[in-house]
Amino acid sequence: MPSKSAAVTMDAVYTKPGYLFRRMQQIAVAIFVEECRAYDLTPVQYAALVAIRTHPGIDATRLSAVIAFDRSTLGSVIERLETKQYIERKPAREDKRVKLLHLTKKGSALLRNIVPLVDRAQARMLQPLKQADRKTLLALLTQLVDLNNEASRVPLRAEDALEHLGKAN
Amino acid sequence: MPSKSAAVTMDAVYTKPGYLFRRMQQIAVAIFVEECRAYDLTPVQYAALVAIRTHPGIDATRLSAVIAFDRSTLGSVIERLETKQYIERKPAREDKRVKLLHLTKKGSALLRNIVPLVDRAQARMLQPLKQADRKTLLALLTQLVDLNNEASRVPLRAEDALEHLGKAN
DNA sequence: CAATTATTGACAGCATACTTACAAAGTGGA
DNA sequence: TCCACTTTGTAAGTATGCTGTCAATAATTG
Repeated sequence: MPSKSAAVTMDAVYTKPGYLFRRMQQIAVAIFVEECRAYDLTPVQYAALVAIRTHPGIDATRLSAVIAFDRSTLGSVIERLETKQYIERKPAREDKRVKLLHLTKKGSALLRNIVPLVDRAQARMLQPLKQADRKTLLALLTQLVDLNNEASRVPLRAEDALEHLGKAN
Repeated sequence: MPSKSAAVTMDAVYTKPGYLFRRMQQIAVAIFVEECRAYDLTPVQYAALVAIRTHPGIDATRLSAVIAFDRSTLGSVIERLETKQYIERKPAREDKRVKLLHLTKKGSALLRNIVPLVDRAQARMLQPLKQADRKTLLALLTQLVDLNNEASRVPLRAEDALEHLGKAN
């Protein structure tokens, strides 16, 4: 006889990777914000600052490739970081379209101060698991994110960051 | 001697769980939307529809607990689902504040049609991993999300859904 | 060299995801 | 009963994360 109760549970949601990834992202952001509440900085803003520190003088388009972050949204992120005076935007000499990004002293100092807090947040995210399981999860996630890179609308292009070296400031 | 190059790589971002969760969420949404592009439905809207099908006559506050979704945001999600005529909102008799949620015929039909597409999307997210690794990842994620439940701003309260049965319509 | 094409940053619009605040309505205790 | 407290939905405000479009500027190519 046919099953009449296929629809009575939430398993079609709870047991699926899509739901678990959304949930884990929610949790990760909450932990990050809580640990860093002394500073007014979001996870995305943190990633942007680290990328600009790593690649001083990078432009917005290349930055978006380096942190796998949509170009449109990145505009407002940069704007907020500039308003808070953590970064500076300077027009490039050889290309009138691009604006080069640099950390300010205030931005550098913030980054130095916040790194230990971010590390604590990152540790807390995996805390509930046993040590061996943390390593396993991290390894599988790293693998999966890498293998699925092209599936996202904004694939990570870490090597793009090197291109800007020619148009140095 | 002190290391001078602590800051030259992006490892402070790429190897951390926070970044990997954000990235995986990005990828998961992209795959979901691509598979379901024949229907105008987002992952969150899908979860809401499944929850309403599972708990007909649930109210918005309890729905938010059942899909671990912020109450404020849920308001606009419900509004969009209502506009598309997938759900109906009826005032409750005994409590003039609450509005009870039900699937429409159109909503039920949509859900039936879209489930296979969602299943394909869910499968694609883990596709790049070997079968054994998929199971391991899913198990660890399920564990971690559960153990970290209270860390999120909107913890999952699946059992809340049962409370509305008293105020049935 | 001129016409086409590509790139860059900006903007508008939609959809999460959170915050605080608020009014209306319900609940409980003195 | 009256008053404090809570609950419910809603709204305003901020921040991602995506879709488009657009003008200015570069790069390419016929």
